[in-house]
Amino acid sequence: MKVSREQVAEHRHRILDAAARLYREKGLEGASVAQIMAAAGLTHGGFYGHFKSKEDLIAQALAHVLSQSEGAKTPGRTMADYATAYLSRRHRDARAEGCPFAALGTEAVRGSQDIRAVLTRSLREQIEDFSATAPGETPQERRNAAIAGWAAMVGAVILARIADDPALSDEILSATLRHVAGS
Amino acid sequence: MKVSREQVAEHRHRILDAAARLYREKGLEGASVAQIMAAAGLTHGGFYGHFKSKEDLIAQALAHVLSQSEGAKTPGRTMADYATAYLSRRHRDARAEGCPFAALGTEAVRGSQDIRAVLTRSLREQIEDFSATAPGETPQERRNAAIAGWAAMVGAVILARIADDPALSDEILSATLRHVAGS
DNA sequence: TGTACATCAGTGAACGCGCGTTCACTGATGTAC
DNA sequence: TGTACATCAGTGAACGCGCGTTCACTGATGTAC
Repeated sequence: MKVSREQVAEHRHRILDAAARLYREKGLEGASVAQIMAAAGLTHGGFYGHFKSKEDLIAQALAHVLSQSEGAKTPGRTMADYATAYLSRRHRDARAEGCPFAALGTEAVRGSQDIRAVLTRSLREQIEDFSATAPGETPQERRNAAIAGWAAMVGAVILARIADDPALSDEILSATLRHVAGS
Repeated sequence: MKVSREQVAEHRHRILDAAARLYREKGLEGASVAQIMAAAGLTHGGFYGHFKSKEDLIAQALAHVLSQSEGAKTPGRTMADYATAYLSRRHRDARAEGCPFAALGTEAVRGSQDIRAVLTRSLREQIEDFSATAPGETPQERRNAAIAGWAAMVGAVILARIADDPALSDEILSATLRHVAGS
């Protein structure tokens, strides 16, 4: 059953949304092609009309979600503002909608070259963006603060999600926020 | 073919070593029970004489490697000393022998309660250990600095491993080291 | 504008494969005497 | 100390299952006239 061009585009978009969500929720190996297609309201056979392989979908789904959050950038927003939202309980608890680095970072290391290239581009943009408002006397100092701040944010959310004690988990977020936003 | 008690203990030790290495190298889902048993010089059928399940092995392998590095603690070593070794190219490039948080952090979030409990205990010890030598005027400030510093170290190694540009990867390590060890 | 038909997006069965786990068997260990 | 045998750690075939991927088929779309 052929489908209109707009339908094709919408299906593709739905697959990318479902993939981005399920990968962050269940991991790159925990979410199957069939599960993702079902979540998009389709059957798994049609998958290869849209994507070359599962690895291809992963790279495109990551690019999809990263370009979305890039488009949602608020001008004038400082690194400290960003950290306040990033190091919140809400973000920690919303793995499926949150930062792909914090959700999939250690799995992405073993991913395809395409996957790492997509993430590296986003990493560069994030660092450059933070460098404008990070603390420091010189551009070099601000860039270093941007890098260390971003590393601390990603690390803190990962550690806060691992911690099985809610008090410790909250403390990891708040202590890191004080250091990143207050220094 | 029964085997002596010392052999049993040695086999168990070899399985834990192989598991700790292969999980860090290939991920919790990327390393199979059969691969681990083969790496330990055994056949896969004997696995369930040693462990209850794959999840059980993961928890014990993590406890194994974390207790080893805990035993190797050098008295008088500051958080800054630790950061110098942790944020080195050598550690970044030796995933299979390095920090389990940096190698498996985002996968461990979805792991069993046992896995998270093992990691939470190590997390607590690391924070308490760093709190003695982290910068800060009060114990509270030092503890916050220990938490933010540890988060930055873990995050930086993960990001440095994702980056497909060696210059950017090195910069992530050195910028984070300057902030953690120099502040 | 209306009709005829080639195109092709989506369907669902099927594939080979490796996974975690089970189990009947083997034969060296280590205990009982 | 030496022998007889119960124990049990390790072997390797087998299990059911879900995975990524392929493919013949279907039928609505959209083009040619």
